[in-house]
Amino acid sequence: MTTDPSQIQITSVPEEINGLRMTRQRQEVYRFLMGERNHPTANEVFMRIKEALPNISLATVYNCLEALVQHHIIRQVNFDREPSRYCPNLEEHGHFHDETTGTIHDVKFKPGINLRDLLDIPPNTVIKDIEITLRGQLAAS
Amino acid sequence: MTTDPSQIQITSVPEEINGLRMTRQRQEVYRFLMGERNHPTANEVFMRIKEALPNISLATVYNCLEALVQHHIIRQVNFDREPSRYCPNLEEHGHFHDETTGTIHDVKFKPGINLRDLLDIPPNTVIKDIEITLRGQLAAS
DNA sequence: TTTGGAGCAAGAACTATTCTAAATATTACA
DNA sequence: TGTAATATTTAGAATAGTTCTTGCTCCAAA
Repeated sequence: MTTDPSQIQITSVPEEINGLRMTRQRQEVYRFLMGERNHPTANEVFMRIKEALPNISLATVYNCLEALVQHHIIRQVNFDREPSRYCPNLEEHGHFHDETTGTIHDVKFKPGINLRDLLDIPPNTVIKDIEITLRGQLAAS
Repeated sequence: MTTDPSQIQITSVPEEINGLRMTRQRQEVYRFLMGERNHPTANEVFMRIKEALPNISLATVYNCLEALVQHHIIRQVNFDREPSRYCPNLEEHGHFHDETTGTIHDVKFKPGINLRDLLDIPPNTVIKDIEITLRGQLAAS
């Protein structure tokens, strides 16, 4: 990457998050995801980021997303075999996939609910991740 | 497909389930899944079924699995971007993916639990499917 | 300034799955 | 029963999201 003066960092993203060095590319990916709450795909991130970093490659977007996921900065969300989507909401929550619009919405648990208590899991089992996905149609408002 | 006398149907699978005509191939796929509780992938089904139907093709296995899923005879289970797995258990349940062995286990809900009641979903929303997947390590017994 | 490692870009490769076209099997019905 | 219409199967090609490879660039430490 050649240094382009027009691409000096402007907004304040920390140099490092959870031990991950925030390079220019990772910053852009992260910043875009934080603004966008639509659970974009890697390709959608790529298209959008290109406006700021015209030379970025799709592979780099995948690399950035993977790095961010592995450092628990964002979450990867999968619906069936559709392209992975990415989500900056780290709270434990589920995802509702609206079949009519194709949009994805976060689903919170009702207060005081701990999913682990409701499942019949053998004792001492280590649960590293729980994923809840719903599919259906949002009511017309 | 030529009729092979050695392959006359022996076990009792109905001619039709949920309106789906049970062809020889579908029978084999279904029968294998019912016996196997290990959530096999399409390819695993294919390899195993070939013993009984040497001429079956992978595409047919996919066709059969899709038909069975669409007629609510089996369920398709996805873990992240791994190959889809198939499950003959139609009860509402989740899946636990044991990272150490790679095996998948059904997870029941504790009695009286209705997932829908625990999630913060807008009223009148039609939920067609709920999927719960856990990832972690089973306790050493 | 040199060196080593991390990160990036471009495109090739991979792989689960779907599609296509032709062959075969089954059903409907004259 | 015979024949047309429909459904299913097969084999292989195609697709698409993702990962891998290679060479280059950047940055930090010595």
